[in-house]
Parts: sequence; C-alpha cells; structure tokens
Amino acid sequence: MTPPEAPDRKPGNTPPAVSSCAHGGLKVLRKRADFLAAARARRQGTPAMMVQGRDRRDDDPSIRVGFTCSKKVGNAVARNRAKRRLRAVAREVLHIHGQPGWDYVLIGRPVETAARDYGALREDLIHALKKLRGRA
RNA sequence: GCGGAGGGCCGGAUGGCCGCGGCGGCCCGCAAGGGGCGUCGAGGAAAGUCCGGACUCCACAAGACAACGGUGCCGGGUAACGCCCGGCCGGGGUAACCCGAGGGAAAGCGCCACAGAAAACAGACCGCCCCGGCCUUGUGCCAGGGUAAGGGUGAAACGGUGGGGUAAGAGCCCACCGCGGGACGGGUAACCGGACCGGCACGGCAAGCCCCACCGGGAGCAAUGCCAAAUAGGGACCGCACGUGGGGUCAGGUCGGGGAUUUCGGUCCCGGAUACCGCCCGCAGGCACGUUUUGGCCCGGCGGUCCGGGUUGGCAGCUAGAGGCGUGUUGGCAACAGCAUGUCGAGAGGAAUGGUCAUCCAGCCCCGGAUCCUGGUCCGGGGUGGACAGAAUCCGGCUUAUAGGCCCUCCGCGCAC
Repeated sequence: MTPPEAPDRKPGNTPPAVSSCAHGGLKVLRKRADFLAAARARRQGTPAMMVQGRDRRDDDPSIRVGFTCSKKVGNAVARNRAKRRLRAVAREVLHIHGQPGWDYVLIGRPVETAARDYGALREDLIHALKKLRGRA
C-alpha cells in the first residue's frame, strides 16, 4: 500500500499523497519542487484546511493547484476523502477567486476536512484566497 | 420452539447536477490545440508483507561443501508452498464437531523449581520384621541384618488391583489390566488387530542444545532497459597557455537595519536556510535582513575527442495469465484434474476510480393505538442512520480487521403426531 505519504517531517524523500487530475482550466502541481516553493511562500489557515499560495512571477497566467494530506489526516481512505473534497471545492472556487499566475497548495486537516459542511468548506477557501490576495 | 456445530454468500439501492483516469472513433484547426461521443475503471480483505511462485538483475558453476534459515504423523492435490483434501494417532465434548510444531529421549550434553528421605549409576525419613546384647523388665535402649507393603511430598516416586506366600515383605508365585517383544493377518502408508513369549526392564522436557530426513544462492518493479536535458562534476588522451583574477569557507571589522538595556556617554545580542506541508499563534498575522572591507585556509586555466557514473524529466517494464467466474460432462470419497461451452477483463504515477443533493431500504431509538399480559407481535408517525477499509509488477495461499444481514446442512433437548 503506502503510496508516498506525507513524511511527517521525517527524512522525507517520499512525496505526500496528492491528486493530480486536471480541473477545468486549472493545472495540477506534480513536481516536488513546486510544492516546496509553495510551502515557502504565503499561507493561510482555516478550520478545514491550510492554503499556501505563491506568485510564480512568470508569463504563464494559468492557475495551478496541488493537494496534500499527511498521515495525520488518517488512513488511506480518510486521506483520499479529504483530498477529493478539497479537489471538488477547488474546482468550483479557484477559477473565480484565485489569481492568474499563482500556485496554490491545499492541505487537509484531520477530521475537519472530511466532516465540515460543504458550504462552509467553500467559504473557508474563498476566505483564505482573499486573505492571500490582500497581502500580495 | 430453545440451545449448539459446520459451511457458503452479501458488504446499501436509485436518480439529478458537476467532474476524474485509460482506450477507441468523430468534428473544428496548417499546426499547437480545442470540442464532443462511446466504452471500461477498487476489495473481501485492495490491508499486514508472513510463506510460495512468475518475472528481472547480480553472483556462482553443473544442481557442491560448510555455515545459517526453514519444514517435520501418512497418502494425495498443486507451478510451488509452511496452503488445500482425505486418513491415522492423542486430547476435549452427551453429540454434531473441535483442538494438537504430531520425526528421534536406545548418539550425546543439559534441565526437572517448590515440596519431599529420595528427581535418574537410584536411594531409605517415618516405618515393618528377625537376631544379639544391656538393664532400671518396658509400648525400653543400643548394635547388626532383612525389607519397601503402609505414611507423607510432588506434574512425575522404578507397574496397578485382588489372591497366594512370608519373620516382615517383594512379580517371589498366580489371575486380570497395563508395559515390552512379537509369528501372523489387514492397510500404498501412518497405523490397526494380534496367537504366543517375557516377570517388568526403557521417568519427563527436543517450544534448551542437539541428531535425522527434506527444502532453500542473493536482491528486488524504487528490479531492469532505453532516451533527453543541464552541461555541474570525475577519468584518459591531444593541442594551446602559464595567469594573480575567480570560487568556496572561517574569523573579525565598517556603514545602514532590528532587538534588549542604560547613569543617554554607551554596552550587549541578532544578522538563519534545498526549512518535504513545520512551529508559534488562533481565523488576524508572525517566525525579518542588506551593503562593503580585511585576514587565514582550501580549490584550481582554455579548447577538442573518448570513457564511466550521478541528478532531474520522459518512455518502456505494465497488465491476457499456472487467468477469474458460470454451466454441463468425465475421473476421483475429496482437494483437484481433463474436456466442452459461455462470460469477464482498472492500470494511476504528488498517484484517477469521485464531489454534492434528493428519495428509498436494512438496523437502532422515541411517541400513540390494538392485542396477548409487563416482554413481545401488529398498525401509524417522527428522529437517527450503514462496519473494516483504497489497487501500485502480477499470480497462489496464510493471517489480521469488519456494522448489519441472508442461505444451506447437521447435533442435543422440549412439544405435537
């Protein structure tokens, strides 16, 4: 089993489990370096997720997004569930509230990401995106 | 009807809206690309990674020896197995049935706690018996000898019960049981039965070491093969140069910056980093540096050709195989095998197989009513609500997790006939 999981701040040569499907105009982060870069940039917490955002400063106006859930979130089923909800909400919200030319990484939290009401989950993401943009 | 045993199966359903991965057409476009359609897309354990294989690479040379590890009643099945089937033996249960690392203790070593006189060349504590001596004649003491029935300990005490026998006893003798050997018979075998013989010898632990037989070379798809990039770095050869410029690192200083403290003169501290989803904080944010210079130490020029490795990315491996499932049939008690026929067929890669909203169905809880009588059954309404768990090269097993439910066979008891 164990697909590459979030390393839990250990040595860390295994990348965390992240989905990669395309999301209607959104591109998906697949490279480890992109995740590292995003992790070093701005971040914003909400009850159901952590959002990292980074202006790539290149000419490409597309929005890219990655998802990640460490083992803290739970077993494989729980992590998949959390990522899928994040993916669904990102597809719905990001092309409206996200900024062109940015990378975003959505990080799942234990329990909350899977349990939170879908409407509230959506509001969390919108709120986080606004905060990140306001700071740019 | 109650209680129990064995086996098999399911693992919520339907629909709307919006999506994802593979494959194959179609439409638009010079192309890059865009749009749309069809089709397939998680489990019984996908899990643990505990066995057995396939497949790769490495090593070795015939399959070797040693070491180490594994297996361990018998027969069969299988590609193989530590798996499965059938049988045997031992133990448990009234029974259906269940459980058992179940070779060797007569190769050797070791261990057998506590208790007990004694725990493995047997031996004799309390006893029992005989003979002798002493005197204070007694249910006495001392010495010698014969015993192991009785007492008591233990998981286990060198056969058991009864009778004969004896000074007391003892397989000393006898019967039965047990034990050892065993002609012969049955069975492929484990093993079973056993005429007869033996007077009893051979305690247990091999899940302590060990012995015997059989099996095993190692690492694993992050294997392995191919391509590209940056051109950073290593080696060889050739040619041209022989420079004080460059890079790294450590220590200190200057100027600005931040912080602490102050008698406002100053003094001290910070000045980090390939930091893999972090931490503080608590829904708001923060964890903050830049410029220049001196000295020490280390590295060492440019171009060309070739070789081997690493990194990153891509492609292959990658899913049709000892294939799964259904039906029929043949052989077999069965596992299983053969034949015929039908049907199914994920391949991701920071990792798709979904998100969301309704309605329904199990289950559970509450309320009202009816009925037998204090718990069920039926009707109506409301609420709640579905376990364990996610393919990662692929198969065969084992083990473990699992809400709730369904089916079949069998056993015991009760009632009725």
